[in-house]
Amino acid sequence: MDMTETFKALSNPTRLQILMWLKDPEANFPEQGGHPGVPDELKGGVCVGSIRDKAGISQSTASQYLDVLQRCGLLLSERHGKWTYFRRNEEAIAELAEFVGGEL
Amino acid sequence: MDMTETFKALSNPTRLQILMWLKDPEANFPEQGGHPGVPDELKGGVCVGSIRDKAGISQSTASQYLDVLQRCGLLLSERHGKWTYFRRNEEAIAELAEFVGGEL
DNA sequence: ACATCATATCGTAATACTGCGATATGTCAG
DNA sequence: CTGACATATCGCAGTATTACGATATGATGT
Repeated sequence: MDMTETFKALSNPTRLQILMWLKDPEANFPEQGGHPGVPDELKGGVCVGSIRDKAGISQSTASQYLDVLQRCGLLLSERHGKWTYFRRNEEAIAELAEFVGGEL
Repeated sequence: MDMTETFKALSNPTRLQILMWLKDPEANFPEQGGHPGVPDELKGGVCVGSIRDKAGISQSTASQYLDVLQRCGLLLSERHGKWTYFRRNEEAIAELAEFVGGEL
């Protein structure tokens, strides 16, 4: 895990906000869940469009931001049908917390 | 404390390294302490020149990097005579750790 | 196959960061 | 006051980031 890349990803206010919104997807993205045939294991995952709407950014920017957060490991993505669901990678976030709380 | 600014400061490998070196100043900057008339309360503070040498960067870059780390609160500085001594702001670092370990 | 919807990727102009040398400011010794 | 030293600030060229619209890819339903 490249800490420098991770900090860079978090240095953008919108990306930081997205990561925090994803702590409580059901509260922050209530419209999520209306997708046809979404299996239970994707509960907690949020699609790009919902994040785009909530953050008030363009579709391409939303996709790019989510990619940045995924590349550094903070988010996990899974495509299901037309949608790509993003959710927090709690392991990576815990690793980051350990680093900041210990080695830093 | 602006977390976004703090993460940006840490997104540079050299700045991150400097902050970690300052965890153990006596081990990482053994030449520090040869300054005339340095009072005890500055023990643990390291001057710009020492950091410049250790990091292998120019004097202006060292000064600028330390300024970035100080502006976001991660470092504290104190001028004494010709030298400016920088040391970690453990309170701010603890606050950051709490944020990453809790709110993030 | 085709139209539609969701997302990804490309190309871009504006803006910010990087790291340096040159120069200015501040401090001490003589 | 002057010279030497430590640090701060300025100006700059190279590079990266930002955020977008346009376009491409991929999936679904008819």
